[in-house]
Amino acid sequence: MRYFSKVVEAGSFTQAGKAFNVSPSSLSRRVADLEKSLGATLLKRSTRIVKLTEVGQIYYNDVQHILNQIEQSEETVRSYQTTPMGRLRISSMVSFGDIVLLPLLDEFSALYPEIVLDVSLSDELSTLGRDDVDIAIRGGYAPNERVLAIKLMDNSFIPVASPRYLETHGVPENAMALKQHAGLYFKTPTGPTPWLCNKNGQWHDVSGPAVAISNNGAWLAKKACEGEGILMSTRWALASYLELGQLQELKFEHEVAITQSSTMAVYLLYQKQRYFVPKVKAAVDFLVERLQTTNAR
Amino acid sequence: MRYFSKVVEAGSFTQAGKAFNVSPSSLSRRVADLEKSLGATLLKRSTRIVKLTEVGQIYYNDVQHILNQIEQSEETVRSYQTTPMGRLRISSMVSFGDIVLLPLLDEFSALYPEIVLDVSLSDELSTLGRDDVDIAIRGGYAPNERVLAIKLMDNSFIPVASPRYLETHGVPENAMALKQHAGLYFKTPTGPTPWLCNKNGQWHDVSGPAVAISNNGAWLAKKACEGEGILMSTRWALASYLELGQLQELKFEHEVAITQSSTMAVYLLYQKQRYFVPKVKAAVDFLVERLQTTNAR
DNA sequence: TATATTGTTGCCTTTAAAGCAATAGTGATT
DNA sequence: AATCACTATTGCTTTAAAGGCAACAATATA
Repeated sequence: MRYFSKVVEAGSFTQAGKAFNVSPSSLSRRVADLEKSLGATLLKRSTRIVKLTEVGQIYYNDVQHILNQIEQSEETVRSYQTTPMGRLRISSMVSFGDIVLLPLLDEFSALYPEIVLDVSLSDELSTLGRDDVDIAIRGGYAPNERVLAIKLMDNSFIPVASPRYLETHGVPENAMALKQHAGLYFKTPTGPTPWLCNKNGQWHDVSGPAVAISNNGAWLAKKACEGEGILMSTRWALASYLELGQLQELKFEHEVAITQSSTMAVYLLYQKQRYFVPKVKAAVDFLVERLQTTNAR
Repeated sequence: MRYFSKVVEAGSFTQAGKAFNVSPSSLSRRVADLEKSLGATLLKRSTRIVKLTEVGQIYYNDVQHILNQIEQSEETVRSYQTTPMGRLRISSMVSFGDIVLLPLLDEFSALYPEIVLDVSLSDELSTLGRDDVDIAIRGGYAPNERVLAIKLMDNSFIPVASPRYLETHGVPENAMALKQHAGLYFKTPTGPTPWLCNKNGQWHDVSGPAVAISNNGAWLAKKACEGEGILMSTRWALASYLELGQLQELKFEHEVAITQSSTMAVYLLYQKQRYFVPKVKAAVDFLVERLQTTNAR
């Protein structure tokens, strides 16, 4: 079809041949083949002039359009490979999504209007691993050959309480004293998180009596603000309350945590090879820049 | 492109290979070549499943369209200056199809016995725009470079009622009085059609209380004949009832309509280039002659 | 865990496309 | 009117692309 089209435009097999760096004989044969397969004569040839027949004219118009479409389609695919666009599927922990991610993504959308965001908030980690997500944000990472994990920020839990609570019930002198205090417990997919204390290499459960247990951080934080008990949650989840003074951090001589493994962190996960897809690269770079520099290391 | 398309549809290189009587290895190579030339991965392969990537999906849609165009173009050339024959796909609005088109097509079939009619009646316009139809009949048209629209007949709605109804409830003196009358409402895909009246450039809703609402014109007409209320429908849909005197038109000083846009008409649509295909030309010419001369301008 | 199916890859064969030289036809020039 | 210059075509050869086969690796199902 390209050959035919060029022959028509050049009005000559020889000229068209030059455009393709192909011998006229080959062009002649290809066009003849095309005519044979269509069962119609497209070109009226004389040794001196080549012009379209009636059907040829009709066919030429069609071909013109078709070639255009093909080129346009190829262009679309190519630009797709270079310009960040398309659907970007992000999966994140619920609390992190609500507090940190979603506000950031508004800015991201403004930067890359051609990217359609598809955000799933879930604390289940099953969503990754399959190919149904481009980027995942999780606390801790499943070590996998093909998956790259970037530490975004610290994810260790800190104990907090409202000034009112501390006034009423007293500030716990040390970690062990937590046992005597009302507890607001955060529940992960693996169950509620106890209060643990590392004292001289030994771990002790210092959980106090439970007032409430939930996987909804905001609700627990509200309860903590209202002085219902002591809460352990992540620094980033509590940041706004700490700033306003609604809650204050409790500091102890001995480390307090909710798990014995010390490397608690929020990780950004994506498939190594997918980093070359523009939309993924754009998102990874954006998130790393905004989250890693400001809050973490 | 054909290979790629088939692989997508079959969801398997092996299956697609069978369709072409070609080994899977060859298909695999061709598709790989295509991907290389586009510089993009079109298919996500695992030994067990083959599915489109995001770019792949976009490209597949384009390819689909392109292959269609090529096929149509070949058909145009091959059938050039032959007798009208083959499958002719017509899409029409339901009511128009029932009342006007289908009766006419019997005659058409007698004229061109070698044409196999494939008629789809639907009020959705989604069927158009695609290349899966040779001729479409719609009320109104989307202006398009390649699509030609011929006005077949007027499509404005007129109010009618049975003599008995008018006897019992009185003939409405003016358009405003319609509000007091029982209404039989025709429902289009965009919703029920209210009664509107243009009075000194102002549009007023003069809909009366609804007795029945339906997208089935015949059923509403029957109800109207039985004196259940006033019906607004197109002149061509009501023609037989008006002739028999079962229904009579209500005329008012001020224009009554079902939409504020005045250019209501039935259009015959077809792709400009396809007029060269004998079967299409035959049908367009036939329909225009039979419909445009008798009822319209 | 074993099995069957599928996509890919290396190697070879087949088929299509390209190149070359010769031929025949045609419009312009003399 | 005859010649000339140029062009499309055709037979033959070369080259490149596509296809087939067997072996292999991967994966979902039993």
